[in-house]
Amino acid sequence: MPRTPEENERIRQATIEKIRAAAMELFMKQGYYATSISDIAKHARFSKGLLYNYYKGKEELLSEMVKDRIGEVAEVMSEAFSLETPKEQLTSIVNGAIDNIHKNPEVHRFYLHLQTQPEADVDLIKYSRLIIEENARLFELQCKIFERMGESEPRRRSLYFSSVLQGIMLMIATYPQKFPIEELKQQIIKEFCK
Amino acid sequence: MPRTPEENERIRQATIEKIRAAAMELFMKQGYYATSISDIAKHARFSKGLLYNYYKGKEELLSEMVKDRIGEVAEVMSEAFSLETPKEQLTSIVNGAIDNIHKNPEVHRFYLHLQTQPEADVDLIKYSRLIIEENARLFELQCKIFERMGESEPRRRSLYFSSVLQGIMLMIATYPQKFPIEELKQQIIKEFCK
Amino acid sequence: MPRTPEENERIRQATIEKIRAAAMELFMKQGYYATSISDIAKHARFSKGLLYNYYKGKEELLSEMVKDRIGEVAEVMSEAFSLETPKEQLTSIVNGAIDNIHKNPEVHRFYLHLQTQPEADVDLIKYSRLIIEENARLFELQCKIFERMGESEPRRRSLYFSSVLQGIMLMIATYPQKFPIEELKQQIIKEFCK
Amino acid sequence: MPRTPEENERIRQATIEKIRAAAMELFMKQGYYATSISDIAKHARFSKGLLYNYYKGKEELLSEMVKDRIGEVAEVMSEAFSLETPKEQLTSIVNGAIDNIHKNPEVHRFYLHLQTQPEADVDLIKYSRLIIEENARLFELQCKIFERMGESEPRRRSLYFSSVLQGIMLMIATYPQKFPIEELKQQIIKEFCK
DNA sequence: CATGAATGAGTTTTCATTCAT
DNA sequence: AATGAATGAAAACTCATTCAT
Repeated sequence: MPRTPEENERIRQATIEKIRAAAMELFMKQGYYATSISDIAKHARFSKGLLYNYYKGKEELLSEMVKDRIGEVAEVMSEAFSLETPKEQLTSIVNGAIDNIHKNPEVHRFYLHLQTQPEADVDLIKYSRLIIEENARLFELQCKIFERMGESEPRRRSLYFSSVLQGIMLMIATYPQKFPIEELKQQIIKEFCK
Repeated sequence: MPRTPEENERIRQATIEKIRAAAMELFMKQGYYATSISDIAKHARFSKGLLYNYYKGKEELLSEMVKDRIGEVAEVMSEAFSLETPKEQLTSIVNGAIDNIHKNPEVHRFYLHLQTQPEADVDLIKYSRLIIEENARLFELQCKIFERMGESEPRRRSLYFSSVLQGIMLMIATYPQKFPIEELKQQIIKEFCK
Repeated sequence: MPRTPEENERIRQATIEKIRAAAMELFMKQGYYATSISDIAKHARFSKGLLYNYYKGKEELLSEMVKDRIGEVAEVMSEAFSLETPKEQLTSIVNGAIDNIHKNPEVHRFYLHLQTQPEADVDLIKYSRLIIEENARLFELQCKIFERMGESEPRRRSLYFSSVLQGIMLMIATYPQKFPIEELKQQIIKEFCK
Repeated sequence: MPRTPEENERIRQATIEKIRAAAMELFMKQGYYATSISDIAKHARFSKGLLYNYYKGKEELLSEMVKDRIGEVAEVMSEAFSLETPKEQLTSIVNGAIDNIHKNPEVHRFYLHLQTQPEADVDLIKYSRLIIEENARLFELQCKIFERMGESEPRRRSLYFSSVLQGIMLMIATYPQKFPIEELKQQIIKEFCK
């Protein structure tokens, strides 16, 4: 007696999830190129062939990861935008970004790695571009916050703000040492919300 | 008539240099994994076999690049340290760093890419570590500048300074748009040299 | 209420037929190797597993096709043999063969393809052999017709007749152009029934 | 000391020839699909990788074979056309074709197999088409012979001639039995050169 | 009886490295 | 010192077949 379609769908989803989780874990741990399909299959204890029932190949796995990531980042931003004052919004962005990095530095590191992909790597540059474009989109939104704060040059201010935030995120994600997280957050918030 | 030993050595050095230049160019353009030994050999018009007379393999080429890079960065720092006042020193660091990025964003991008290498890529992580360690060493020197400036918390100030500088460098190296380079430099210098 | 055994048997037969029809269609369209079990299952809208309830595997599907084909060809011959005079018999063979090709050239093309299978394709050569042996058997019968016609060398005449007929069938099945079917039939009949 | 370019070229040509010969032998013996790159490499005692130094892949090997074949067939025709009278020309075609088949029936069998490739096998149909188109081209030339012989319907006569010849070739290439080669040749020649 | 998720052996292909010349 | 033909291990991917449900 065959499984019901619902049962099958449940199994499919569970498998997809298992594959994706294994791929994400290994891509983040070892990088895209250093991770083989065999590695992923072995790590999640399924056969190589099964992966191809659900994904066109290795690259599609990365593509899915990037799409998800873009969703997550947008989420953080839209949460911030649901708040009232520009000050609250900036505070939320800073806290959201830095807390995330602090909890999972290797995730941010991975996407930074992807974002800095050389321009001529034809396979991967599209994902770098996706991330960069999404960041550019979010930057435009961020400018609005500085407008509402009455900055005389909101784009410039927003750019400097992004640089500072990205810089701190880079440091946390890259250097193994402890960072005075809370103080850094306070400092940025103080500087840009005066 | 056989060549003199000096002549021979000169030829050797020229060949080594040619190989290294080709490798650097392609690693930067396409990335380490996406560049094959064949690509390098074809690009510099020598035989694949020759490469192995001078380098142990693909990885040693990267290793040499990283060593060189570390030297270059140290150079910028020691130039800064040859100046008198801490203010001049900081100004020199900011100008040196940002002008470099501005001139060759893809170089910085490449080393950022390397620096964000996932931890478990056994082949490449050592180079990421080398870069990070060198940066940490330079950071210690930088702290001295802030001490001399009479900062109450020189390490913290130095950390924030590094973050801002790294953030701007990341943005310039990653985003295709034009940045107001001079103004950003002025802004950092003003903020950290008051 | 369980189905009656007869009902069950009817359903079984219908399923077997559906599978075979789908396999035949795809084998003829794409060839044996270029057709996957998945293709067949998708095309006939049943599950891959079901196929294995009725057939041992992909090869048995081909085997069934070939058996059927041999039956069909024998049918044409025995129809011819039910006629009175050798002249009528030959005419019937020519008309039957050429009309068949003309109606479904791709069917003949497929079996020609199978018949010309290289000798050392261990999977498929047996089907090539089956077809060839059947043709040889029919050839023997055909010789009788030429004996009855009073040919001095009936085997030789029969061989030449077969060659001409096979040649025309090959041309019709292989070349896309229009052929003067009726005239060709007349010509053969005239030539061999004088 | 490196090999001279001439020496290298010699080695390359020898290797290419070795690969091609092995591929041809196995394609003919086992068929294209049933022959793997591994088979070819093992059979000619070189490494799998080497094949890719000289050919883009399996399909290019087939493509080369087909090109060569087309050249060979054209050769037979142009030899015939170098003769004086249409009668000599036809005789030459018949003798050339049948002697070739007789010497290497499996070669003709292989190309017949390719020529009868199902239309929807996207990988191989192009080679089938190449052969068919070449045959059509040669057919046009052949019509000229029948024109010169003063046939009232030269195309029709040429078509019938081709059918008979193709039929005999098919029989010889497909059936294991002995054929009265010389007599068949005489018979065709007599029939079409009266 | 029927399903389709899962398997794994087999395929094509790539590429860092070796080595005879 | 220099060449590039050759290797072979490892990669991505395919698909006939099995089996739990």
